Amino acid sequence: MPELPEVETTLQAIKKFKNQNLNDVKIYNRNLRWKVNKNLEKKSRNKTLKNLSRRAKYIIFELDDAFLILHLGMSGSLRITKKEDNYFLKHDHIEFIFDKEKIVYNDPRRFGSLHITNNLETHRLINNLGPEPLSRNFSGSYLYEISRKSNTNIKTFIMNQKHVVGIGNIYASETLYLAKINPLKTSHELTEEECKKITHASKKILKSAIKVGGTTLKDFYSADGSPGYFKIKLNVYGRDGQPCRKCKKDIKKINLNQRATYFCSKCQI
DNA sequence: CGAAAAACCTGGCAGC
DNA sequence: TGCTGCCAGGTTTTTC
Repeated sequence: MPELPEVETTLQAIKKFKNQNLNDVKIYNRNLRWKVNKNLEKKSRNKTLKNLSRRAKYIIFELDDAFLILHLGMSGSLRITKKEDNYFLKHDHIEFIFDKEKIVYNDPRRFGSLHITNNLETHRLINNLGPEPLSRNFSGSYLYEISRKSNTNIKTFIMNQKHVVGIGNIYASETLYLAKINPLKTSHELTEEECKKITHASKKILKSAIKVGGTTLKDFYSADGSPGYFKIKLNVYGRDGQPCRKCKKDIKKINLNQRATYFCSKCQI
């Protein structure tokens, strides 16, 4: 479920564990997107959590001599409970146990993943990722340059994590609405000016979503246990048949790359 | 080769 | 109520 803002919100909620001792990792179901390495517990047990960060939609735990790479997949979430709490919710798979509290990883669909590595930069999940959308590297000229030779539609293009990370299905539609670009337009058709609009729009939306704590959807809980009633105002996603907020024309829903795509056919050229 | 489709899973909901 | 089919925030793997 989580796109970049949701992952970022989750990260902020668990930042308080920085510099604490990771007493133990307990894994109750190793069958996630990939089978969790059988030595992971042994290698991460009783280490200092030196830092917590995010790269793309991955949450990175920096330990004394290794990195844990956690992805929440489509339906994963983290919650914080007291160390002595011994209840389980359905689909609780992993516990990261600290001195007084623990972080519990819950994921109904098990599309998420957990890896351990000594070298983060060269890890296969990390080494092919595009720039962070909120960094200066994700500029109009960059997008223009990489989009020249591609024949795919721009919506699919910006969801490709090799091109830019963190933009998922919701924010892809929302970004293109704000940029006034039709999602069906092929990427090489875009002018540099349009590329600039897209990068600006994506940054604007991601920032405001982070500000309010991520879009609230079915399975996402903020990790500090707050209910998550915050929500950014979505302009197109899930609004098919409803009037465009600008021109009142009905929002359309189509399928691109097997994903629901929403747009206003009048505002988005 | 790049692009499209299938695959990995479970749960919720609409429709019958 | 209960069954069936479809849909869901992601990303890799397989097929065309």
